[in-house]
Amino acid sequence: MPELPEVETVRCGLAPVMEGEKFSDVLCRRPDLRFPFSPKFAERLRGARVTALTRRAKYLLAHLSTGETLLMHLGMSGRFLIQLADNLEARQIGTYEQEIGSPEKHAHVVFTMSNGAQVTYSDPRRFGYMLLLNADEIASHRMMKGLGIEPLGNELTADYVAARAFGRTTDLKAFLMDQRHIAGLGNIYVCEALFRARLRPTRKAAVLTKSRGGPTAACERLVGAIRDVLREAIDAGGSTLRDYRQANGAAGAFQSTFYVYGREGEPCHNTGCGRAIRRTSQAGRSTFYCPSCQR
DNA sequence: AAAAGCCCCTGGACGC
DNA sequence: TGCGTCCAGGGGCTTT
Repeated sequence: MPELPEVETVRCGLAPVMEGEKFSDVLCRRPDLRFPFSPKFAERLRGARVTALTRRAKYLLAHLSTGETLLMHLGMSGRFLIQLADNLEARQIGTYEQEIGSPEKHAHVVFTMSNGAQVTYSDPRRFGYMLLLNADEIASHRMMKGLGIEPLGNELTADYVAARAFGRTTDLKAFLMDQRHIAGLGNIYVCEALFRARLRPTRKAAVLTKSRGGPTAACERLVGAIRDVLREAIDAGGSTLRDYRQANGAAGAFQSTFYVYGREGEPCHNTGCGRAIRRTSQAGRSTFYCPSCQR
């Protein structure tokens, strides 16, 4: 799954072929993904024009001329494949390796746009989903309400994070993974941000807050680290894991700059350190950190 | 209310 | 080659 930088990369890839275009055909090759498709999903999409393709946290939203909005989540293994009308160029947008030998097996949804482009959604694990909602349903929808701030907007401040962390008993890893506080971080970028902020993931979220509730120096470092790592990742086109065959520019490049994620046993990159990166488990997810640089 | 588990699903890597 | 086990970028739902 794609975390915020990957979803933003997907949005940038899809926007040129979808914005301003109509759905001329919609094919669902199974009745559900994580959830059943909305009733008459394909029928309601057909003929609708995409007025804008936006992102909220890890969600993609296609705003439609009909007043409805197509809400899409990529789950862990969702990706989009674009085939342009002239069929000369196929670009893979997303994060998961194409199934060797059976590329169609997990192609669950196919959009044909009025410009002739075909947009295929595949998702082997089917943790992703697509829902068609009215404008008033969006804000109150259980997936969207309660979602925290966008980490790349002006709302992400040390004051905000300190206030959110105040009185919490969870550790930093769980606090940052919780989408109700900051929306869009996932396992990779939480690990990377905590490394950059020199904070051990098992520390309590309370280290971000002074006794009066204000932000600590650690909190200031963390906020800067979150902004930096997300911005750098988006600039690099996101991270692509388990797919080293694509060299056409669609695959992300940020994974080569990981300091800790997936680097268990490898030396810390900080100059003068070189300690082996450690892996541990928190809430059933892997956590990577440098035992020397992160305290 | 907050925090911690459990579960959804498929496939790849690894050990025997 | 064929198991069995563990792991994977998320998050909704249920239980404590």
